[in-house]
Amino acid sequence: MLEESKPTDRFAAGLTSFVTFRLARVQNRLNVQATATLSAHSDLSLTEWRMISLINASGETSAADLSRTAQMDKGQISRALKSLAAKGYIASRTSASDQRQSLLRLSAEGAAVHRRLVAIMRRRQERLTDTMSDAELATFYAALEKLEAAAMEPVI
Amino acid sequence: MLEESKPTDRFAAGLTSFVTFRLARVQNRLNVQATATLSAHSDLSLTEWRMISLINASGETSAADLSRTAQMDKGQISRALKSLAAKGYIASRTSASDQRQSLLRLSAEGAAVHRRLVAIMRRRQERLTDTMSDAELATFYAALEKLEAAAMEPVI
DNA sequence: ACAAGATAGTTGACCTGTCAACTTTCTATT
DNA sequence: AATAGAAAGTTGACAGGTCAACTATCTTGT
Repeated sequence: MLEESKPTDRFAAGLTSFVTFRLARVQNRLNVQATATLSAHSDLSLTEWRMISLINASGETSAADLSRTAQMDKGQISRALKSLAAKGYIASRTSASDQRQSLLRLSAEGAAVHRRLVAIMRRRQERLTDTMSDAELATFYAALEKLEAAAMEPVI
Repeated sequence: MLEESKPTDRFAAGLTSFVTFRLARVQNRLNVQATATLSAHSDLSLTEWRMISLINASGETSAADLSRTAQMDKGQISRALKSLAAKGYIASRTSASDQRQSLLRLSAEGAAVHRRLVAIMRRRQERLTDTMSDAELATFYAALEKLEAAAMEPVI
């Protein structure tokens, strides 16, 4: 478990200049918070929740699509989907046009879990962003976009 | 290994509204890039590199401080430091004022590795941010700050 | 001065993420 | 049509992260 950070982060300034440090730090904190929230209200792990959200958003999709969209390892996704199927939250059928891929959708239970959780997670989301103005948020998203694009390029 | 993302991220829009999704995605990409860069130029893992950077920035510090500053698990840090000590990159002495804590600093070799890598990592950093204006970057940092503060609060 | 609790750091057990190999199916090229 | 290469998904092996327990030391309150 992470410990609370004290106001005296003496050398936080030293890494301020490194975006990636900052991001990783925030990310760690957000994960702790999200995981705690999820396990308090469901039997889902963070990746499972993400998969459910993505499947819900797309209607019907494939594991490879999830991998690209979430930028997550396909092995990891394969296992998360297996677990979700075991819990009865998703159903799948083989694509007619491509025998390799199976199309995933939420089951009735999956949709119910999503409905229940999305309210909580949206509230969390609002808490996270309600100190930011719309303009600020827009800039933030734009910056993330740029960062991501740059992160795709290998460093020489 | 993550796969390249195609321009057709059909339902990326569906998760656009979730900051944490976006962050996780960018974060994953950045980690892949950073890890590749590090292993191409050194024998350091990402956490080891972070520890070295933080120790370098602080002069002399303790494991607990590193844990708070980086918001990382103290077990993880303990192991990373052990590995760095084995590689000869850090040295430590027991604090005079507190027998529990040991104060860490870079060895000559550690400092050399840091010097060598920091140039490369700074270049990467510039690449990541050079499409952003100063104002944009400032807003981005401010937003991260706010996010982090909000992430410390438990969700009810 | 002393007990109760907090903090530093380590470790074992466990869980999750990562990588690579593999099968199956599809696509493109000839 | 045959074949080479790419893509979907699964799996095993491993690395890395996480959690909780533990010892040792320090701090606080009485």
